[in-house]
Parts: sequence; structure tokens; C-alpha cells
Amino acid sequence: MGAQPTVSDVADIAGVSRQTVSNVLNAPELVRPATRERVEDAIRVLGYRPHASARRLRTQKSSTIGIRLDPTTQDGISGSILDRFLHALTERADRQGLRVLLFTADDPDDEIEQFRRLSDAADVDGFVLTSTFVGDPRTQWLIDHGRSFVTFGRPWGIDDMTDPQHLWVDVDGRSGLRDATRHVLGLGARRVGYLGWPAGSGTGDDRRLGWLEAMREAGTVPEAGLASLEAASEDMVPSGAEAMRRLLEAAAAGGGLDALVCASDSLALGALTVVGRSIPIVGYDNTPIAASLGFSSVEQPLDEVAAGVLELLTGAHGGRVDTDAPVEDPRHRLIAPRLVVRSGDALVSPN
Amino acid sequence: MGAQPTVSDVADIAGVSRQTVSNVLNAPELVRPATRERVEDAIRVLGYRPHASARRLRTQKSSTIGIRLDPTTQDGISGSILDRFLHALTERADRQGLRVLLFTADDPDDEIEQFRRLSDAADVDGFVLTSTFVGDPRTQWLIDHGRSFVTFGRPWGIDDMTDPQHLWVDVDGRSGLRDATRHVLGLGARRVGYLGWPAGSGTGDDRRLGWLEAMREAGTVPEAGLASLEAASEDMVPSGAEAMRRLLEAAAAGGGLDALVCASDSLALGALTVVGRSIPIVGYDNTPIAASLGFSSVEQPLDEVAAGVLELLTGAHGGRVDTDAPVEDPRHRLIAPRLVVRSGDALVSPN
DNA sequence: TTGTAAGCGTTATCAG
DNA sequence: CTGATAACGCTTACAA
Repeated sequence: MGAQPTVSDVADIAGVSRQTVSNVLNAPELVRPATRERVEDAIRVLGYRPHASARRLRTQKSSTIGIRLDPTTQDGISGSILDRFLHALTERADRQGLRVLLFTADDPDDEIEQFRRLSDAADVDGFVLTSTFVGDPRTQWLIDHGRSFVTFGRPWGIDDMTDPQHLWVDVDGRSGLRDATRHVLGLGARRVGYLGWPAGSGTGDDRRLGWLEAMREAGTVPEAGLASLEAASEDMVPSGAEAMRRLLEAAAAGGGLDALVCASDSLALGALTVVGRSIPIVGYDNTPIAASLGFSSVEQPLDEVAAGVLELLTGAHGGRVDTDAPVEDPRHRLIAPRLVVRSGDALVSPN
Repeated sequence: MGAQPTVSDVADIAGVSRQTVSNVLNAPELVRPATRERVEDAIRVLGYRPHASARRLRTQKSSTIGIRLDPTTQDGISGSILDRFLHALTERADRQGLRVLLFTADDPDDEIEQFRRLSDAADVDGFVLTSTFVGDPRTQWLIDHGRSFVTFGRPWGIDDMTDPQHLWVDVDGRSGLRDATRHVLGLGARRVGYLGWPAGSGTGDDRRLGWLEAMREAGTVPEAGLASLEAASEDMVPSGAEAMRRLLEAAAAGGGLDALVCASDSLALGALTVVGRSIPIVGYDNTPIAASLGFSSVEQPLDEVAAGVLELLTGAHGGRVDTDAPVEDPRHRLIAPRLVVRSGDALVSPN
């Protein structure tokens, strides 16, 4: 290892003052080209790299964003979502000279305690929140304490779209399910079922709406018949399978099911274990499972989400809403997902 | 937000010098109880928290470990492994006052460049490496440049177990597969097949050995017959399915297959799509898929791995091998995995 | 046991 | 355009 060189070392070699070295790094236009080049040479020769902590102390910015790593839910298939998002976020953050710091928390209150710790210690400049839910106490705390943050996920309050209190990026699940439903309708299906989550989850209700809209638009099933085409279950494969069986029974009276769209790949897999490949099934999240088993799925463009999050965090608003950013500056990004269509050959079916 | 209080503020309130405040924090035993209490009160009242960057600058330690977030392989099922490991690592690191900083890299060379960046800038004190492979250039670079690091995964060189150059933690996949094989043998199976990866992958060869040992030990199949009981494929569901078909053909001559153990859950799922639940199948990694579909799988105790990694990184060796730590201090941890047995009811099979 | 003084490596301010 | 001086908030000799 050996001691890292400092600005002084560079200054000595280049025959300038420490200050000039700093200028070359932070305000190159202030320094005469000849001098600049000399300094840059010295930097290269010494392999000098600014000491991050020193810089952070001096500038009073950590250039670091904190993100909580969810407790990995053992049962959901979609754990890799956060993983992919994290990757995209880290990569993009890096390009802007931002670091990503991880933390964990047992529950929302604990998470708030971590917010306090990390920001009081000036360890991070802002936070990225995931998996927001209705009445989320975390965002309120962050707002009350003037912390910078952006959520991946809408606040799911009354005023979502216009809420000026809160910067967010989200994927338009409703349009995703609308597309999925239209897709199978386009394949000739008339009676398209929906396997979703219990009402009240924001995300889930929104996705369901997409299915509903597409079905109403198509008019292949009378309004009164739609209720028998949907079932709900928590986001796990076995309970999804169970819900699928209920759904089949309910739908049988009206003429069965031609196709199925789901709120998640977990549910889609659950359904798959029940009906095999007898009807088209569309999942959500485009997890490796969907790719492996070859069923279509709605993909969240996580790279775009990450880009949006960083824009909001570092842009005019600086991750805060009480700034003097022009009011017309958008405070959120609603990103359209993309349906990944797969041939869906009978990979899982009986031999 | 407002300005955070500093040691000076605390000192003023408590009526002591800055120094005493620092002592209360870093060497409480040096300060008289009465004074200490007064200072602690002041700290509480002000909500004081030491400025992390200032401390890091002064102490010349970042108290941060860097870990690369792998590019999420779209096809493997086991992406969540890193995810769970990361969670365990972050949680444990936090308890020791360590932070976990993420970075990404496109390839090993790029990763080395990141090592250089992060350690030159004193952003991290050490690294945790995952997915090591034979002839990994990264570890060599880290050794050559005297950087602290621990790998999750053996170096897979000639001298693995005794290599004093390199601190590592790994899961004993061989014993995992031995257990898995013994388990199905215990269920009455005689001809247990093995679905693995192409030779040369270290991890894969090791796991295969576990199967081989258990089969030899059981003696239910003559040595010459073992070759027709194994097949290899890259770690993806469809190619696993294909390999399974080959395996079935090859095994048919000798009397078919009674059970199957696999190098991964991806392969297990591939096999499952071919033979359904007609024979017991054991996977590896205990991913959500195994839990969801109800097949047995070998679980890596990632929490123990994380603990081991941190011990090695912060313990006597300090993540480096050229220290004056007593030679008898263990330089690696080989952790036994745990077989998770599931009833394996016919979830995926025909309706 | 407590206080004083110095310095970690950087950048901001303000002369020249 | 360049260079001296001071400070960011903390800890660590050393002295009292």
C-alpha cells in the first residue's frame, strides 16, 4: 500500500501550490493550460487520488446515497427486482460520482432510526426508498426532517400524481396490465382472468385496474361477468395456485377461462402449476422464472427507474420539495413497462 | 436539518473541553463517571452524532467495505443468493460499525480498476469478493497491492486449503451433495443421478465429488455404471431440461433413475420440467423456487458466511496475510451447508 | 483525570 | 491566474 500521495506531494512535484492542484481538479478553467498540464502530469506520475473523506469533510457533502436492503422475503420470486434495481442505481450513481451505501432495518421505525443515524453522521446526502405503502411513516419523517429522498413507488395517497411533498418514480403497472390483457385478447382470448393481490395494496389495485380497463374496452365479457374472472391471493406460489383453483371454479359457470394475466410472476407460476400451459398466462416482473419457463411477463424498466431516481435526487429539486426549483419542474416520473412476449411452449407441462 | 452539533457544542454545554467529549466517546474508562454522565446528557440533549467523514479523515480508516454487485444474470434462478448474502453482510457489518459500499464492474479488469479507485481514495478499507474462479486475476492484484480482502469462495487453486496468501470463506458443497445423495439413498433410491455443470468450474467439480463419494460409499451402483448416471449443462433451466433428457436416455440401459441430485436449483427445475415429480429431486441453494415448488434443496448458511467474512476481515489478519497474526490463526472457514428436506408433493405435475 | 495544541487532506477566501 | 491562510470536525500526543 504505502502512503497515498496528497495534494502537497503533487504540488511539490509540479512546482505549484496546493491550491493550484485543487483548482486543476475542481475548476480547471481557472488555471492556465501550461500549468494545468504540468499538474496533470504530476498527478499521473504519482497516481494521486483525492482523499474522499477529506473532501467530504471540507465540502460538507457525502456524495453518497443510502438505500435499505429489504429483508429477503423467502417466498416471493421477485426478490431479484430489488437486485436489478440496485445494480442499475449503483452503476448510474457511479457515473455521477455518487456512491451507494447499504443499510438494513427490521421495520419502518428502525428504518427511521437508520435515516437519523446516517444523515446525522453525514454519511449520506439522501435516501432512496423502495416498497412504499399506504400511510408509509418513513416518508413523513423524511419530509418533516427535511431530508432528501426519492421513492421508487408512489406514495399511494389521495393526491399521488400531484402531491408536491414527495418526489417519486414509479412504473405504470396499470398500463402494464392493460398491455398484457390486450395482448392475450389479440391472441383471440375472450374471457381473460386476473389473478391479483387482496385489495388495498396500492400497487395491486393499480395493476388490477389495467386488466379491468382492457376488458371493458374489449367488451368480450359483460360487466357483470367480470367479477367471476378474478381472484386474489398473497404473493406466493402455493397460495397463487390455490386462488387459481377457485378462479377456475368461479369462471366455469360463465364459460371458463381463455387466458390469464397476473399481478406477479409468483402468481403466474402458481397458476401454471394448476393449469399447465393449457391457456396463455402473463406474469409481471419478468423474473428469471418467466424467462426460464417461457411465459410472457411485464418487465419493469429498472434502469430507467434508476435514472429517474437519480435525476430527482440530484436535479433541480435536490431530492427535496421545499427548494426554489421552478414549480413546473416535474416531481415524479411514471415509467411505462414493457411486455415481454414469449412463445410459451409447454415446458412445465406433463411429460 | 439545520447544522449538526459538533464536539465543541457538546463541550460547551457540558462545561468541559472538546477533548473530554472525545474521550467519553472513544475511551469512556478514562473519564470520571460524573463528568461522563454530564457529557452524555449533553450529547443526548443536542442529538449529537460524530461526523463520519471527519472521524475517518482523522483516524485514516474508512470503516467501510466494498463489494461488487454482480451483473444480474438474467437466466439463473440463484440471483437471490448474492442478495441474501449481501443482506447478512450488511446487517452484521453494521453491528460492528462497518458500512457496506456497493460498486459495479463490467469485467475483472474493470473491477480491478474499481479496487484501485476505491482504495486510493480511501473510500474503503477492504473488499469482499464473490464468485471467484480458477485463475482469478482479481485476488492476485489485491495480494500484490497489499489490499485487505476476503473472498466468499475458495481460490480453487492447487493449494486451496492451506494457501496462506488468501483469506476465504466457503460453503462445503461437496458435503452438501453428499448429504443430499445420502438423503435420497435413505429414501430407498439405489440409482441416484447427478445433474451438474461442465467440468472445470471448481465449485461444480467439488459438488459432483460429494455425489460420487456418497454413491461409492453406498455401493448401490457399480463404479463402471456411475458414468451413465450423470450429465452436465450450463446453469439454466432449459439447458438443464435438455441435459436431463440425455441423462434419462443414458441411464435407461442400466435400470433408469430412482432419484436426482443437482448442482443448482436451476438445474433441478429444468429436470422437474422433464420428469415432473416422478422421482425425488434435490436442488442446491434453496431458492424461493425450491420452497415454492416444494422440492428439497441444499441451503447455504449465508449468515454464517457473512460472519466468517467479517471475522477474517477485521480479525487478527485484518484481511491481509502478511500480518503478524499468529500463524495458527485460521485463514479460512469452510462452512457446512444444511439440507432442507421438503415433502415434494406434486405441485408442478399435470393437473 | 482533564485541557492544550496540532494535524488528518481538502477546498474557500482573499490577497498578490 | 497563482499562492498564502484558514477552516471543515475529529482524535491523539503531550502537558497540566
